[in-house]
Amino acid sequence: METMTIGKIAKAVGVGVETVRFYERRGLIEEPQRRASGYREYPESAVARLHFIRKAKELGFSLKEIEELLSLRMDPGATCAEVKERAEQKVAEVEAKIRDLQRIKRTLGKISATCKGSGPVGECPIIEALE
Amino acid sequence: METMTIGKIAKAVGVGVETVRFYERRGLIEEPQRRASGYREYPESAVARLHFIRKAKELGFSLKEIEELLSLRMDPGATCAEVKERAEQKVAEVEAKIRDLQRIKRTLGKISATCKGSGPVGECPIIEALE
DNA sequence: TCTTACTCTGTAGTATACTACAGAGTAAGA
DNA sequence: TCTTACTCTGTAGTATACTACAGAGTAAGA
Repeated sequence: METMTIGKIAKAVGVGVETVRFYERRGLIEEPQRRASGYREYPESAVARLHFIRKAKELGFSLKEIEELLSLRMDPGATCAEVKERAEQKVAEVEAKIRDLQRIKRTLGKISATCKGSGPVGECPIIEALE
Repeated sequence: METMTIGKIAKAVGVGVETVRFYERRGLIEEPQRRASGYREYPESAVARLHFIRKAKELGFSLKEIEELLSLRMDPGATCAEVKERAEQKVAEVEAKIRDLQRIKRTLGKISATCKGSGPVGECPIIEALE
């Protein structure tokens, strides 16, 4: 059984030491065993847990949502369907965000195109469009 | 010269009274005249200013960026080209965000599709993909 | 043994954009 | 005149996800 200090595990996962402690406080990772000195001792499995959190974050899940995913994962009564539902819901959220941004892009692009890019700011059609 | 109290202008623009004061503290709107009682008295032009801020926010500009746009607008030496540059830069940022989200959507969609949606969570391919 | 890097707790700060509240005074219509 | 809605300042809180720091003790290699 290899165990790791907080610095080792943080490095292995690519996060800061403070972030690991922060996740512990948030309840995203379990409190590890301690040495007599009070130093945290992480088992290998903690690396997977932290990777899980990071991956899920990359995919747009908030820490709160990750907490829920983790408790689903731990719940023996939970089903695959519940997890799939979360994933699909998140896909829908991401799609909605994309649509929002595309609308913004179109509007801003149009406004920007009305400006020929010369002359004083007093006559700038972009500024005018914002008023 | 019609003047308005803070409540009137907030309502006209569709923001909270606190938000107007907040924008004033942030320097986004000028400090208005005061009555003898200390009440703020806004000229009509302040409505346009607040609309400008709201519109720009809708288009994805941060308050800091709006501050810059506003000072460009006020600067007699500023040119249309400078404003256009900000707008185009913002379009580029929005595009980058869209690409990010599309990547997330693809990945998450693929992961989600591997799960047939039945069975216990212990064998869920979504959970496995996150580890 | 000594030095350096590491770890501990607890608290506070960062960024963004507000939002809420206490305790006070003011405006305006009935 | 009275009542109600409004406004004032100053300060603190919200949400998210960390990040930093002080002041102390500990681990491990030279």
